[in-house]
Amino acid sequence: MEFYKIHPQHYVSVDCVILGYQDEEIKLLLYPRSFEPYKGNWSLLGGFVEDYESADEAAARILKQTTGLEQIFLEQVCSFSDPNRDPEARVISLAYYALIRIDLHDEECVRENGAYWIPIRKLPNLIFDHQEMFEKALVKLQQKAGYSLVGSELLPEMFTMIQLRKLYEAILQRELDPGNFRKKILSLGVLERLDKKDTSESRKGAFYYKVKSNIGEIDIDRIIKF
Amino acid sequence: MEFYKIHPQHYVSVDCVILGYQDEEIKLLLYPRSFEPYKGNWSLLGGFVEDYESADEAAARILKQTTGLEQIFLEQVCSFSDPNRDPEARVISLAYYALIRIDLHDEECVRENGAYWIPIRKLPNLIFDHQEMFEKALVKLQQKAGYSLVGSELLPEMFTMIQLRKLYEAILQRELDPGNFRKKILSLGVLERLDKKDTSESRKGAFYYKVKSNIGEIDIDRIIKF
DNA sequence: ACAAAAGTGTTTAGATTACACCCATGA
DNA sequence: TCATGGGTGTAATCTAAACACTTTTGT
Repeated sequence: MEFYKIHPQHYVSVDCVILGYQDEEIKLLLYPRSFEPYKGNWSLLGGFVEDYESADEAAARILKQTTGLEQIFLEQVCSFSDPNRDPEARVISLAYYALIRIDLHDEECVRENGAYWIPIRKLPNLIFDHQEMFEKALVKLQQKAGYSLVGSELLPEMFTMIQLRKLYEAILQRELDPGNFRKKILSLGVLERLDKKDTSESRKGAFYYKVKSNIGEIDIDRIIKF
Repeated sequence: MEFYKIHPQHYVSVDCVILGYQDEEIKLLLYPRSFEPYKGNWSLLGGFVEDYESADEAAARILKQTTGLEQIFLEQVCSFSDPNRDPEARVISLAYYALIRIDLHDEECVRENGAYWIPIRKLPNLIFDHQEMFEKALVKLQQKAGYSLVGSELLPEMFTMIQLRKLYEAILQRELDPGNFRKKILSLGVLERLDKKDTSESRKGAFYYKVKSNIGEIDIDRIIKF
């Protein structure tokens, strides 16, 4: 213990890049910071790591508090530890990113926190290094989408191939060939076509798919070259 | 400041997975821990993050102290924050991994720290979660090797195609086809063939190559499928 | 000349891309 | 029947993988 005591301790926080998909856009949950410094400026949802919890648990707690959701995809982005990143105090922050289904989240929670879903194409300035946290998280999401099907995290249980493609286009920020996308995804064998059709977009209607339930962690080589 | 004060502070440490390449093997720098708890058990090289430095700077400082090297490839792996990971105190650790040229490192430094280069195929038990840190770092190295040429970080300035392939085989832990590897690497256009040959391994001799100096961060799609 | 390592070429299989075309259906 | 998205097929191109073959050179 002697050896430890000569070293300083630091506040450790967790900041969550909470991403959802709505209206063919990826959106980020932000709120106007409620305390100084930079009170009122846009901020990621965050909080401090307490004594009794790991950072992963802290991130899950914050996600629960702000969206009402549990057991959500949540992964570390990286740490941010510039001694001057927060002018008020030395705070080392661990960035996380979460993928949530906006259709499932608790709007009440979000309203209480004064938070808003903001399309990532029109982000305002963020406090501290939160912009960089978002950018790094987006790259992680793009990589994840390239190697696994992010459909189930961001879309409802049932979705059409077109909806899935639009999601991928929003994530990768480029257009994908409809025919090739369909073939590639179906060749993975992880989707099950349902009998139902979505007739809201066309006369013919588009079949709904869902992720096969017996699929654990499938071993996908690469879905999309990016 | 009021808002901050109600939260706890924690020790924050940095643990470095320092990797090098020697005798056709990837080796990890380890030392027998010099203080309690677990004094004498094998540990990564680490230290505490001080008030005046970022975690990146702390990692670079530790790397300098233990290998004598500066301006080395050094990247975050992820954070480890289980409240009980260190039985002595609550310590949140940020794992880093570094790639160094064993031929350049300061053996004096290493000896002073009682550290040893240990082939990753024969690692002993490590303290705390250091085994997991190593495993995550190795995956990161494998990914990095798949998308960029790790030759210059781990090999001397000049190397033969065979040496580069052996390095990749050690990293990916599988054999690669000599002909295909050569063609793939050369097609990237980042290597320059020198006039010199390495004649120690054969009559014919193998040309030395070096990384072209005018190459910044080249945009490589994927070198090796893995 | 030949052994042994270095380096090149060839063939095949599979993936990616671009894009043309067919299908189903309600108005 | 026709306009409109939904869905399928195909040819051209590129890449990966396996492996046979040629080159070089000291002995």
